Amino acid sequence: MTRYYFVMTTETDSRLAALLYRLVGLVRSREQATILNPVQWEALRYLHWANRFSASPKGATEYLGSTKGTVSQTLIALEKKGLIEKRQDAEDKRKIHLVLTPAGQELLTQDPQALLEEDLKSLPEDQRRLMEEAMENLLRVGLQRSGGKRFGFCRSCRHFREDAEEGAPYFCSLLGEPLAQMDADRICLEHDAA
Amino acid sequence: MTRYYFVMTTETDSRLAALLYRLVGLVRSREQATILNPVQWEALRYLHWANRFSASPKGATEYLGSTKGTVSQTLIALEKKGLIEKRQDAEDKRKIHLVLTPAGQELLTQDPQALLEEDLKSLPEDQRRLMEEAMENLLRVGLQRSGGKRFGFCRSCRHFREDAEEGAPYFCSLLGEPLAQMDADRICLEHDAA
DNA sequence: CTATTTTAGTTTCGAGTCGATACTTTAATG
DNA sequence: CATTAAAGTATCGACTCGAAACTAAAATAG
Repeated sequence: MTRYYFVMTTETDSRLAALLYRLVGLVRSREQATILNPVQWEALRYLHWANRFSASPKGATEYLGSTKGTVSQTLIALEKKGLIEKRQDAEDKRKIHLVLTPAGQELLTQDPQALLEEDLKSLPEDQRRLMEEAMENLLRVGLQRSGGKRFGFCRSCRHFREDAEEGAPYFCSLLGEPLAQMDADRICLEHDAA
Repeated sequence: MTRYYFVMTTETDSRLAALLYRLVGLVRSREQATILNPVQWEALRYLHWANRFSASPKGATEYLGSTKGTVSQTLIALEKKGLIEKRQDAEDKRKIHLVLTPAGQELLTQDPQALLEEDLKSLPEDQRRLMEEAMENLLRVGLQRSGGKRFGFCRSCRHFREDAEEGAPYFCSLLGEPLAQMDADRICLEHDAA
């Protein structure tokens, strides 16, 4: 199947929104050509980036901005493909921990989004900074409008403590749990900007 | 349903691709909350922008980067909703012309993408120019990689002629057809950059 | 001028998304 | 201890998606 894409010419007034749309659409179509669809890719990426309090159906649901029923199905699909595993929480039996299998980890090395990431990295440093800043602001505004909430890295949370317990380098004052190095540099559901 | 979104912090290395993804995802989720899904919105937008040689199932298929079977279904859905109409071409009976109904035109005034467009317009002029340029280049690179083709406005095509026939202001030297003012400022399937 | 091929579009298939709703199990709260 | 909340699953109907088979009409080739 040949794919065609529309690129607006600069001679008309700004069609930047459409341009963004098509750029993402390009990645999505690349994703569609793999064994995962775009939503499944997003879920797999999230699970990779989420810390142990967040790699759950609930966390994925909130991240994906979808409903728990839909996400439950997506996770079943990923499980059937042998990319993730479900483990019941020992303390709270309602909770499920989602972990990537070696196959899941392996698949992420062929993430179609990485190609866009590469292209973006080829932009001049100052240009990229500018865009990043603009994008963050736009996302902030957009999120406010739709009542969304920001996720963030554990390390930048106001509940993040450096006071080391024996064995663990960090500590979460909200959940009262010790934090491994790994958790600190990953996305947390409970993130509250410092 | 509450929606949550993840915003990467600038303290890590550039996650610009993810940022773009989430920004577009925000619009998509707004679209999902309407009577049309994201693909149907894209199709409706295309039909609005396409000139009379391009507002067809074939044109939509190429624009959407999908397969004709899928697009056929999407168009049936739009037709059932009373937003578009199908008209058989008088000369070539294989061809179908797709036209927006008044209801379709009306719905476009509530396009969720317009909100992003508005936000983008609030950016400083030079910043927007920069981004537009960067996005176009990225799209060009991406399209080359996936063997895609660029669409464009009729007016900027190398087959566009100003020599007026009686009645029509412009002319297409490829199709040998007179062009109305309306056609000239719309997207053409056959577009070939001058 | 007819036979073959190409083009435009539809139909059908199975897997999966999507929101909505109903449901189960387990934990928290009154 | 009863009620309520939370985490997940199951199921519904409309729809997307690629693939493949199909129809009808136009273009092309011998």
